[in-house]
Parts: sequence; C-alpha cells; structure tokens
Amino acid sequence: MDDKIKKAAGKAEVNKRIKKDALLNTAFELFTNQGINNTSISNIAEKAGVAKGTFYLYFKDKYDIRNFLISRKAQEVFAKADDELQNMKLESLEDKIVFLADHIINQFSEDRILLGFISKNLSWGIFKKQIMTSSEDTAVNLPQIIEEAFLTSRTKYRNPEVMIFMIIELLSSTVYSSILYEDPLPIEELKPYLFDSIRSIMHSQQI
Amino acid sequence: MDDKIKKAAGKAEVNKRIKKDALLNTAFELFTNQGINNTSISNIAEKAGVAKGTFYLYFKDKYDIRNFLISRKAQEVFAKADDELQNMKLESLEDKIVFLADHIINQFSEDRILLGFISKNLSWGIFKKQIMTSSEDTAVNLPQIIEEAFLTSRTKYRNPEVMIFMIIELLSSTVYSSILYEDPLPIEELKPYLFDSIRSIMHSQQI
Amino acid sequence: MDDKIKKAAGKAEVNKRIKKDALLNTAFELFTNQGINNTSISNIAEKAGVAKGTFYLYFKDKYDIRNFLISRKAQEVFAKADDELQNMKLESLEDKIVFLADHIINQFSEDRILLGFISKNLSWGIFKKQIMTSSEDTAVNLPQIIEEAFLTSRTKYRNPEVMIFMIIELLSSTVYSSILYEDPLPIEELKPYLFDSIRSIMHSQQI
Amino acid sequence: MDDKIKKAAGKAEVNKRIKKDALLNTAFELFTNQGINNTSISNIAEKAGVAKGTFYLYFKDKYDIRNFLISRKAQEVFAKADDELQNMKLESLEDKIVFLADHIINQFSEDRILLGFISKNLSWGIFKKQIMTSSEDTAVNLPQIIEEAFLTSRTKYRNPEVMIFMIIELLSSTVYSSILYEDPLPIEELKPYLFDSIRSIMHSQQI
DNA sequence: TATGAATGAGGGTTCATTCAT
DNA sequence: CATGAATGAACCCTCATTCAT
Repeated sequence: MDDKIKKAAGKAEVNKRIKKDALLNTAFELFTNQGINNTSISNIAEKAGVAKGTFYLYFKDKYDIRNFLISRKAQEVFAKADDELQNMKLESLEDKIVFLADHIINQFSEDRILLGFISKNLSWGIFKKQIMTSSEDTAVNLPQIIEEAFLTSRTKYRNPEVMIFMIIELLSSTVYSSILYEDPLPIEELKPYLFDSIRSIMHSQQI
Repeated sequence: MDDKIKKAAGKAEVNKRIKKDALLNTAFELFTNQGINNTSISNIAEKAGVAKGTFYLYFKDKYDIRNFLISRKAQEVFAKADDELQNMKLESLEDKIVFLADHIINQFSEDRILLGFISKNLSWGIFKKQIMTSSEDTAVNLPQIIEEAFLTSRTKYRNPEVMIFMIIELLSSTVYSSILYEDPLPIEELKPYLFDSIRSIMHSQQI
Repeated sequence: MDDKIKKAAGKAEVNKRIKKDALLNTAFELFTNQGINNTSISNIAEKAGVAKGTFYLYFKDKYDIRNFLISRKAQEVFAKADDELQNMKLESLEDKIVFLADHIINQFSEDRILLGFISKNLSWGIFKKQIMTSSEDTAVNLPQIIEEAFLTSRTKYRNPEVMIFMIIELLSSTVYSSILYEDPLPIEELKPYLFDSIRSIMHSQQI
Repeated sequence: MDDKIKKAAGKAEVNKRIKKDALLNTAFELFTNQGINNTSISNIAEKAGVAKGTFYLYFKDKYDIRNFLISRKAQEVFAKADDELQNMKLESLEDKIVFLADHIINQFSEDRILLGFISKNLSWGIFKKQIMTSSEDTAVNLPQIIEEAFLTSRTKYRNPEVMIFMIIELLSSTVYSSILYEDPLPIEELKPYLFDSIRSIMHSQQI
C-alpha cells in the first residue's frame, strides 16, 4: 500500500514536471516569437495543452515564468562555454576569458532568438542573483569556477568583480546590435575589436 | 484681414504646441514612474488635461510618443555635456571623451529618473538614427562635432565608429547598474575603473 | 465518481445552452427593435444578463450572431409551412407552391418583426447555404422535400432551381413592402395578384 | 456694384456646387468601395478635399448624403433606358417593358458597383417617393412616361401599379444575385427565364 | 490536482459634432 | 462660408483571475 502511494506520488510528480516543462517551453517560444507584452497567459496555457487555471498552479504570473526562463537559459549558455573551456589547456586568465567570450558569442550567433530573449531581459542584478548563485538544480557552479580561476592566475587584478562586470556589460550590449543588425559591424568583424578591448581592459586593471 | 488671420493662426499654433508639450511631459512622468506597460493613453491624456481623442491628434500610439521622448531627452543630455566641453581647452581626444563621459554620468547621477528612462530605451540603432542625425529642431549637431574631433586629433584610430560604439555601450550599461543599485560599486568608485577602461580601449585602437 | 463528473458536465452543458439562448433571444429583440447598426455587443450582453466577455465565448462578433439567427428563424418559418403542407393532400406542384407561399406570407403577416429581420438579411446565397443544407440541429430537410416534390410532379419544368429562385425573390421583396407599408396594396389584396403571378411564372416554365 | 455682387454671388454659387459635387462623388466612391458603415464623414470630407465642418453645411449626416445619391443614381439609370426606348418604335407595352428591363439589366451588368449600391439601398418606398416624383433637377419624368404608356396601350391591365411593382421587385432582387454571383445562373442565361416570367405576369394581369 | 466557463475592468481607437477662428 | 482642433461618448475586444465542478 505504501508502495502504491509512493508510486502514485512518483507518477504525479513526473506528471507535474511534464506540465511545468510544457508551460516553460511554450512560454519561451511565444515570448521570443511575439514578445512578452503580446503573449497572454491564455496563449501559453492553450498552446501548452493545459487549462488556463493550471498555469496558476505553477507560476504566479507572466513575469514569474519569464524570470524562471531567463536564469535557466543563461545558465545553459555559460555551462556550455565552460564545458568547452575545460577541454582546453589555456595558461593565462586573459586567454580564458576571451575564449569564454568567443564561445558565448558563437552560441548567440547561432541562436538569435535566444540572444534576443536574454539580452532584453538579463541585467547584472539578475545575473548575480540567479547565475552566480548555485541553486539546487544547477549543473554549473559559476562563482566557484571564477573564483578559482582568479586564485590560480599568476597575474593579479585590482578588483576582479568590477572587471568581470565591465567585460560582461561591454559584451552583452555590443553583441546584441552586432549580431542582430550587423551594426556597426557584423559580429565576425567586430570580434577583433572586442577581444582587443577586453584584453586592454584587463591589462589596465593588472596590479 | 491678413493680419487677423495670421494672428489667429499663430494663436492656434501656440495652442497646439502647448497641448503637445503637456502630453509629452505627462507621458515622461508616467513612463518613468510606473513604466510604459502600466501607463495607458487614458492615463496620459487625463493627467495632461486633454481629452483622450486629443492624444491621437498628436501621436500614433504609446510608442510614438516614447520615441519622441527618447530622442528629445537624449539630445538634451549630449547638448549639455558638449556645452561644457566647449568651455574647456582639452588637448587630446582621449581627454575629451573621458570629459564627456564624466559629465554625462554626472547628469545621470543627478537625475536617476532620466537615467532609467534612457537606459531602458536607448539602443545603438535609435542613437544613430535620432541623435547622430541633426534634425530641424536640434540645437546640437553631434555627428559634426564628433567628426571634427577625430579630424583635428593628432592621434588616429583604427575604426572611430566602432570605438565610439564600444565606449557608449560600455558606459550606458555599467552606469545603469552602478548608479541605481550601487552594484558592483557606487558610481564615484566605479568611475576610475571605467575611465581607465575607456582610455585603454582607445589605446588599443590607436594606429 | 464517474457519475458525479457526468452530472457536472451535464449541468455545465445546460448552463452554456441557457447562456447562448439568452444571447440569441436578446440579440434578435435588439436587432429588430433598433437595427443591427444601433445595437452594440454591450447592449446585447447587458440585456441578456451576462458579462460582456461572455458574448465572445459564444460568438465571434455581431455578424456571427446575426447569421446564426437568420438561419434559425428562416428554418422555423419553412418548417412550419411544410408541416401544414403535409396535412393537406394537394395534387399539383403549383398548388403546393402556392400553398407554401400563402402560409409563409401568413406567418410574416402575423409577425412583422420577424418579417423585417428576415427580409433585410436573407439573400439567395445565404438561403442556399443555410436553409437548403440540412445541418445537425435542423428538423426540416428542405432540399430533400423540394427535390421529391419535383420528382413526383406529373408536370415537368425547364429549370426547377431558377424557377424556385424567381418565385422566392418575387415573394420576399413584394411581401415586405406590402405587409409593412400596405404599399402598393395591403397583403390580403395583393395575394391574388401574387398567386396569379406565381402560377403564370410556373406555366411559362413548363416543358 | 450690383453687377459685382451678382457676379460674386454667381461665383460663390458655382463654388458651392463644386464642393457639393465633390462630396457626393467621394461619398459614392467610398460607400461602394468600403460600405457605408465603414465610411466616416471624416473620410468623405478629407478625400473630397474639404474640411470636416464643411460637410455639415451641405448634408445633415451620412444617411442624408446616401439618400441623395440613391435617387440621383437610380434616376440616371432609368433616364438612360428611357432614352433608348424613345429611339425604338415598339408596339406593345409588353415589348416596351421587356426592352426597359433589358437595358436596365445591361447597365447594371456593366457597372456592378452601381448595382451593389442601388440594390442594397433602393426600396419600393424610396423608389416611389424619389423616382416617381419629378423634382426640380430631374431630367426624366418617369411617372408621366409610365402613365402615358399605359394609356396609349391597346391592351389593358387590372392594376398597373401592382403589376409594375411586382415586375420591379422581381427584377431587382433576382438580378443582384445573378450578376454579382452568377447564382443560380449568369445573367445572360437568366434573362430568357426572367423575360418569360415578366411576360407571363403581364398576361395574367390582362383584362 | 485540474478544468474552463464566467467575469468585468480596462485598454486602444474611432468619430460625429461643435465652435472659435 | 470655410476651417480643423478639440471633444468625450461609445465601441470592440482582451485578459488576468476566480471558482464551481
């Protein structure tokens, strides 16, 4: 009997996860295709194949599901780039950072929808709270990785957090315009300027 | 008779300008206080003291009035900074750019509402189209100023537009977080890092 | 448990039917009293005792509910006339058609509101599509009745459809003016002329 | 001086006529292209090149200008058909009526827009009031023509007005569906049936 | 848990009409 | 006569949210 209940509970649990994932996937699709403002909860629920009321069992409102999506998607991007980094044996921190930047940019080049979604919604505040904090279901532990990288680096920097902050902001805002509108340059032509700038920012912060 | 008509026309013209300004000012106030999405045209019209229908005599919709506001406000900021610059006798382009950055940052520090509005709405695309294009009613002719500055500069740069682009994007995104949330540092403490970064970016682009 | 759900579903279903009927009845009343153009969806919903939004659960817009009404009302008229016809044992097709015309005219004489509604809205195109096509919830199968009548008729006609078309158009347009404005004659005085005309049209089409 | 005033008045008079005609022509174009309900007074005034307020100097509202148009257009159709009739030397009234019907149908075949406008708007009531009454600016005096035709006809009819009424209604309603939708037959194929019907109706009314 | 019918506030937009010029 | 800016009522329609089932 206990087993039965447990099994039932397990089934229900799985079912819940399926419903929630359906809602998340649908929401992402609609948000990126037609914008958050033009997406209603009805839209999401209907396309996800659940009843309108069901949405409220999993999310508070439209912005709740959006925030959930942002951190999930952003984490995936960082995790992938970090994975690749592990396979390389790069010496200097500068090279590592540029490598990461390159790979993140490439992911966005290949998925403009993702770029649009993340760029419009990811701020430094959310980034710190959601990405830099390892939650239960996060594969990658970004803060630890970064801290370690700075510790093991032979070269030392004045204020690592500020430096990372400036690099991320520079990247995220320039990349958006370049990939989506090729303005002022297509991303592949912009890259050398960007990477030069990143390296020079880092140099200027060396101790 | 001609005089009468001219005078009448003048009166009507003035009246129209007053109505339009009232709408613009009210819209700015509401957009910045409660967000564009939470501001309805009814709100704007009512608070501006005109009928709802009157709004549509002057603007197509909410986004039309927003765009009008963005370029107007952004131009004011640049014009002020440029004014100050004229009073100084700075030699190098690097110094001039850092000076401008400093003054623009200062304006935003003192008017966080303006900062919020412009940061959320001003993209590079809009910037180029609206600011860098001298329209009829613009006091400051930014593109000309910049071009001149680069021409008279003894130091030459690889790709001036890309350089400006990167500097503006770096500035606008970092400043927002710093001024509004003092994250990762309050703006006054962030400034040295930022100015260093600007200078080093410029160095890296020197020919 | 299953029973409970079934009962519940039944209750909801009945409730929906009630709401839809309330909307249809109210719409008919308002359309005929004040015209379609002067009837708003708010009017209908309010008078029907449902919320404005509820209207849109059942109908796309004003014209959707109008079309629904037209075919429903027109079908009722034909069904009644046909019912009476079955009770008679008339020999010739001519007699049958005149009998039907007479009974339909009588229904309209007694219900001028219905006449106004149908005359203004029923065209041959709609008639063919909506009346001549037996739908799920239609009692009378008009096309079959007519076809049978022509098949069993000893007298044959050149083009039955064209003949029916002309008779219906002649009837529907003359009857409107006569019943509502007694112009050029009150309906009872017009009838002999009309029936004569119908018979003579039919004669002229005999093979 | 008197002359001057008269001349001025004449000029003003001409100017008024021009404005009114511009409004009428524009209204007709818009009514037929986009329907009366989708045509606003602003639309008409703007397209006619006059100010909105000017509309009200000439017409009470949308329906006022529509009625004006209906009778003008209908009269033109009848006048043309009658003109042609005068050139023929037809003996019997039957032939004359069929000839008129044919020419009116032809006009509508060639100008479906006109057909749509008149069919949707011309009722027997309006017809009698506006067409059968010779107004100041009417070229054709329809009632007189018809009366004369019946007087000079050797064959006599029971109730001429009722007969005309039935023929007109039969024509106007069948022709609409046939020309616009070729349903149940294209007009050229429908004509023989129609003319046969007209003749047989007339026969049935002979004394 | 899950449903989806019902709600009604509120949004955007249009437009006939007026009236000062 | 002619104008056209201003009005504000009225319209259509959407949608987040609730709740009985």
